[in-house]
Amino acid sequence: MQEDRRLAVLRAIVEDYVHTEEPVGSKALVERHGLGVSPATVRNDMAVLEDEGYITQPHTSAGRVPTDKGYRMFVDRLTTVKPLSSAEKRAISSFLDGAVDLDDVVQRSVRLLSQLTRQVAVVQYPTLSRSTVRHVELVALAPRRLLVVLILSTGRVEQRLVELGEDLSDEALAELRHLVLRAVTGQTIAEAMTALRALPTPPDDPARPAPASGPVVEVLLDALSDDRSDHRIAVGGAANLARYGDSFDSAVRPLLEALEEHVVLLKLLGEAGTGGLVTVRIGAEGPYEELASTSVVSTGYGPPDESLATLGIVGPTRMDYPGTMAAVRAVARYVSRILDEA
Amino acid sequence: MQEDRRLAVLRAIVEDYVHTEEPVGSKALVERHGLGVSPATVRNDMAVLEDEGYITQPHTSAGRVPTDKGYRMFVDRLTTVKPLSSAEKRAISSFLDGAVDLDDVVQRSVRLLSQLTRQVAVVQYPTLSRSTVRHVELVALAPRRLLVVLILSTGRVEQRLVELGEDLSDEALAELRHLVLRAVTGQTIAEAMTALRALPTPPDDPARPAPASGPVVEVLLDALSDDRSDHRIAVGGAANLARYGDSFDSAVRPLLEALEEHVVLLKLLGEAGTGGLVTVRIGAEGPYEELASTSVVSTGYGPPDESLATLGIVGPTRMDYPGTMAAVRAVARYVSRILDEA
DNA sequence: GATTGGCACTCCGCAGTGACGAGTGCCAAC
DNA sequence: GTTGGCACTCGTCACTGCGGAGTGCCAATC
Repeated sequence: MQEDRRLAVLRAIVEDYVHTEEPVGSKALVERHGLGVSPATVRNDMAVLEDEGYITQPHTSAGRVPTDKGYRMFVDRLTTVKPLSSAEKRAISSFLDGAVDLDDVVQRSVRLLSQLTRQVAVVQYPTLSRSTVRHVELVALAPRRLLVVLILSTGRVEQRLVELGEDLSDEALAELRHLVLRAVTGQTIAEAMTALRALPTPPDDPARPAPASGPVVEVLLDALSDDRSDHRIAVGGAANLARYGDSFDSAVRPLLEALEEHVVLLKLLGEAGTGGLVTVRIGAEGPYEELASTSVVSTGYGPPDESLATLGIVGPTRMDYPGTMAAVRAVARYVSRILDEA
Repeated sequence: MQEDRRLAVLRAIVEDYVHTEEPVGSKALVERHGLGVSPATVRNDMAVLEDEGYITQPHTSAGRVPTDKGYRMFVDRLTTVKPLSSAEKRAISSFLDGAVDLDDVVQRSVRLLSQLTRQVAVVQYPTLSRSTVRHVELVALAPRRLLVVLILSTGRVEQRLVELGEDLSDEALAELRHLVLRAVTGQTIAEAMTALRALPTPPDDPARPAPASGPVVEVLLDALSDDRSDHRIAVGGAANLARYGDSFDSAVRPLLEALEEHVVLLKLLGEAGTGGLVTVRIGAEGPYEELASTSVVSTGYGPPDESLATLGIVGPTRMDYPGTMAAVRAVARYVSRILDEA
């Protein structure tokens, strides 16, 4: 059936182009892939594919190049995620198993992912929202200066400095610590926040308004609000940008800029696809037109049914999607497992 | 005196070349700088300068370009650090004053530095060696799992997970905490480490060997040893690499790779020049030959007489040294002041 | 002795040219 | 629906010639 062959041609074009980085012509196509037809037939198919918008020619009488739509079709219907080699699997687990804490897990993941895919890797730190408050510590650095340390069930530690308006005695500090601890330990982020809001200077005991509770609560709320922590991101493999070869200014420059703007990166990564689902966003499908020639392959990670955060890679639209998707999915799985164990 | 004029010519060449990015010829030189002599005279001077190795021609009958040696002379003898504009000063202080903790200070510094110099900025986190132990906290996450949090006077917080071989009662935990705290609080890193080494299972009371003290001490020692913390580094402004224009492969690729290898970066930054001293390492003077076309401008920062750590920028040898040196020095000063206040 | 103007020379950069080849579209034949 | 043939398009590459920026050198001048 001709429809099938046309899709086979599309697939062959994508694979060849990703590999050679050059527009692919009808003759080369029949030679390198075992489609049992003549170049002329392929040409006819290509004409149709071009009409339908899956491929395009950089200029008349050059070979064909996939369009975003073509890649999309390829990803959606023409490829299956190819399993990683066992060597790769071994590399992943040995690489990640050595991690000592959450920070380390994230750092290693980013490195691993960038090496596996040879692209720029991005890993979002696990979001706080699902985690609970493990502990709060108040440390007096000076009479009027307090270090507030917040420890979460994910292992994340947030620290803030608080300047007080007045001196704080050891007893008052102990009391305050007790007060806060009782309010938040074991609670989820959301619960802890409402508990904290209900706290300050309880009116039923105005004789002993816990001094300094105001600023401390303030700072804890700030630390709990996902403002900053949700936005934490690790980036790695920027050296892979050097392989972009041509199209430097148009592609690499905006990407380099994006890599420093973590907010932009977060938006790029997009919503975490839950479960084993890998999201692929191709070229202009993304939110930034300066990044029209880059694709994002991402997925969520975390415990089986929910996803704590997102990880993925950013690369040129012309990339090895099956391999990349496999790597992203595999790393997400391993990271999830490790987080689950810890 | 002719010697003076020759140096003026060298200075003019450097300034012009940095500005135009093109080899500079004798005619353009006398026009743009007010040296009151003819092009022919300048040519004679240039011939001498070339003989002495300060400048070179990319090819016969092209203009001249400074050599590393030429830049070195320029930096050492031909330029004075130009003071920042008051607008820049204001920008610096307002930018850094908003910092909430040490991490934030470092992040902001890196950003600020890269924006001021339009180069890649590198800031080393303050080293631990000079700081003292403010607090240690042991948090039981589970019967056999302990979170060890180490808080230093610089505001740095290190956290480690410890797996225990046996269950730990609340009392034992309290005792262990007390033991450790008494040994390390207020001590410098070095003192704390020796104190810890003297601790485990005190033989004078074998009836109650503090359980789990071994692993905890282990982990504290590990956290205290500067292995990891000394190597922490923040990098920013990689987008400025996009401005390198030509010489992409030769210059940007190795630099991109270096930026991910923090150990390499640390070696690049080199020893912290104490006080107000800014170190400039030009091209091949550095330790890596792949980076022969990049220069490093760095300085130490920290309390007045010692330097906690190093910060600086990495850029092409063809850079605005006076401006860059001024920016690096200014940022180091402000950061030092802020750290001193905190 | 240092400086200057003049001059021949070198060599890069650029635009124009033409041959080549890869690739296409179309058409007639199968 | 497929195939071979053929004319056509257009980018790439090597080559060429030219203009210009810049140099080195030399003789003249201050």
